Amino acid sequence: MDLPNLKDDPYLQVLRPLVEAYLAFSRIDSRHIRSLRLTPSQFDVIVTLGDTTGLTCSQLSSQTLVTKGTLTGVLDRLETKGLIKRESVLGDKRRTKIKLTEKGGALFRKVFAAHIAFIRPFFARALSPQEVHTASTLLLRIRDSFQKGGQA
Amino acid sequence: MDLPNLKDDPYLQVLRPLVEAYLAFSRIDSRHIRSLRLTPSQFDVIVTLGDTTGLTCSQLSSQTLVTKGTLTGVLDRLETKGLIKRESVLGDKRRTKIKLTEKGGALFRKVFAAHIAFIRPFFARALSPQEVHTASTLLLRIRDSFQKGGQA
DNA sequence: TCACAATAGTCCGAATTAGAACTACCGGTC
DNA sequence: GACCGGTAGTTCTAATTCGGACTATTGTGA
Repeated sequence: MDLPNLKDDPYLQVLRPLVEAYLAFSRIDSRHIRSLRLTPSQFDVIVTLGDTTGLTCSQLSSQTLVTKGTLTGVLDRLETKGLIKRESVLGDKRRTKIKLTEKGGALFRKVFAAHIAFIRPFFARALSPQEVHTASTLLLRIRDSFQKGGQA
Repeated sequence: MDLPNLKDDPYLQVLRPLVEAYLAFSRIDSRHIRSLRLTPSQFDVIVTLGDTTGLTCSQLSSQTLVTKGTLTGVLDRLETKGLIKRESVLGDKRRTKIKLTEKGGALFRKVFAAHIAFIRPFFARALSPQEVHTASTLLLRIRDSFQKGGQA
């Protein structure tokens, strides 16, 4: 990604704060996740599987930030760590059901709450509840604009 | 990164929009950059070098999203493409000055404006000028909160 | 019943990523 | 002048990334 030095265009002046806010968050977020002995993608998969009875690869890919091509390797490593298991799906040999193991479920319960508790104060001291609402509204509009662009 | 399903906590409810807005932008941004035959990190380095007389690796690393460890390889590949050159620094054998070549300068002038023109409309249709100001202010507050946390 | 389109998941190659360890070099202090 | 701490850039490892190609399987329509 780029961080061009934009001075004149008011619209583009939201670009740098968006990227900088996200990266500042991501840096802290990723560092904490790594301290839990997981990579961000592994964490993403585990918290997405938590509280479900299992998801297929397609569902996982669409509900996480891990694309199809990358997911196989992430699941391989989680399986090697004994945190997930792959189960065949009755009636459809194409599909695989991915589930957390006992060990994976225990890890999910342990790390999820810890991570939320870790992240929450950063937002709490940055914005008032009213500002949270305003920021969310504007960010969703930006998201929607780019998502429409993707379909174009 | 993670996208936990957070329902109760108003502060955390800005997390998902932030991540989703950034990723939606990044997806479009990266795709356009790739269509220019560059990777996002290569683009980042080229636009950072554009309009300078050269930067050291340390300066480049701090002004782009490419960390020190990764930068060497990115510069290697840009050098192989003939877009940058490494020059020694008089009086300090530790430092290297990275400069765009003629070819690199021509590419910079060509792709930078094209990319800005490509990205601008997405933001323009999402926010009014007043909303740009509001969004920027709130995003910078989020950034600052996480950056302080990093120093802690 | 068959052919074809679509889906699911894997594999692949090139590039990137983070962070630590490493070598070479410079600056400050004694 | 010697020594030590700090800086600059490189190397290394394991993991990830993207997007397309691939194989196997299922669904649809004629």
